[in-house]
Amino acid sequence: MRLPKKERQRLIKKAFSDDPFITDEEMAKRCGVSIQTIRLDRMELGIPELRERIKHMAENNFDRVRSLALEEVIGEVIDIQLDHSGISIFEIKKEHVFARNRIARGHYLFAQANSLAVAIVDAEVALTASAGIRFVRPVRLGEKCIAYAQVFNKQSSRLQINVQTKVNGEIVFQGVFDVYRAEEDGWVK
Amino acid sequence: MRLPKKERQRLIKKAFSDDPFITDEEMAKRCGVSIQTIRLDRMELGIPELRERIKHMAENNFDRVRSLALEEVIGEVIDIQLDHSGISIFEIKKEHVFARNRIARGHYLFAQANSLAVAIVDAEVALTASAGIRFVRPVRLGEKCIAYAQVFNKQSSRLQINVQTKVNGEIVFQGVFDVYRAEEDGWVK
DNA sequence: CCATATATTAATACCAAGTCCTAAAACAGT
DNA sequence: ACTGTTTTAGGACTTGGTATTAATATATGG
Repeated sequence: MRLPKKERQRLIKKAFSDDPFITDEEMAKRCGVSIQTIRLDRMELGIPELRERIKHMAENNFDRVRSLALEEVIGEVIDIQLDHSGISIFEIKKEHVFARNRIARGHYLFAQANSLAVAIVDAEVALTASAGIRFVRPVRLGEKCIAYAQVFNKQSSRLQINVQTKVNGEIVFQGVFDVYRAEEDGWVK
Repeated sequence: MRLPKKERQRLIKKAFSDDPFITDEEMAKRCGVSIQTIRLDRMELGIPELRERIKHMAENNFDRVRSLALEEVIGEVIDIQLDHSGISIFEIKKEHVFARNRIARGHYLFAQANSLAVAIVDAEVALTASAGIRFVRPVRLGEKCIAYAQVFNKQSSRLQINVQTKVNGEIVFQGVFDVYRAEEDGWVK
């Protein structure tokens, strides 16, 4: 027994967690111990076999990639009256917060509001020209943000949209977006 | 022969590409054809076996997750003078543009500027209170955005930062961010 | 020092989801 | 009817395991 069981298991746990692609055989060599010992350790530590580990990774990221690819809009738009108003919901997940204090990064709230504002505009393509925004209070991990957008000034190709985002009825973000309809492939109309 | 070979292979290709977790057996059932036929098709189409598909997915995303986790900041900060100024670079990739016209979504430009503004502040945690921004001209797929941030008003816990983003020297985005230093776990200082 | 744990290794049977190879059917076109 | 493509079928072998049983080390308490 080179190193005590506990020590070895700590090592194994770490090794598998920062490289899940190691086979038991390889791990056995690394620890200078038989394959069976590694298997036993995995059992005790509740670490699944190679294929399962890989599969889980792939599955997790598959969803991630999916939702990212689908994410033409950040937040789920649940209601739209074109050129008039709209509502979207966005839940703050781990990937949206500062690891430090679990407060949402501002740009996600902005992205939700911006996406909604752009979605409301009845045009092939809409772009934001400018915006004024306020982060009223920090939003925390797990909170559900509901953004309400309302057009309050409508010209032929330019819309002004007010967006308020609330968590449990409490305003957390407020912004005014100046959005314009754009041509198929380019610049201002 | 239910459907012609070509047709079936088209189907198989699509099926595997939008759900890589299907076994040959399952696919065989779906196509009403034997397992061997599916294997032959896979050979011809150059589609690897289930485990390899899954492994590749996991491997690809392994790196991606890593770099994403590191992405505390959107865009690469290349220079920082705390409480004074900073520069970051951000290249517009496929995932940042509207599929339609390859113009960058506004919130990525915002995110770059916001991240930079927050990074400049010399504090455990900094949060954005408000911002006024202008998207001066649309930014296209492949363009390199260089954001220059400059603090122009500094109070004890509140900083005003001007951010200008340029592509080839041309201004594409401009914003003023009002950022404050926050306590470890929470609300305003 | 011996008995009893605990830890480690070995050995075997079995599984999933394949590969690789050979060979027999099925069917189509001419 | 003959040839060529397509489809099936079957068996041997591979990886990276699980599950189980049994033997052997090593340690620990009395």
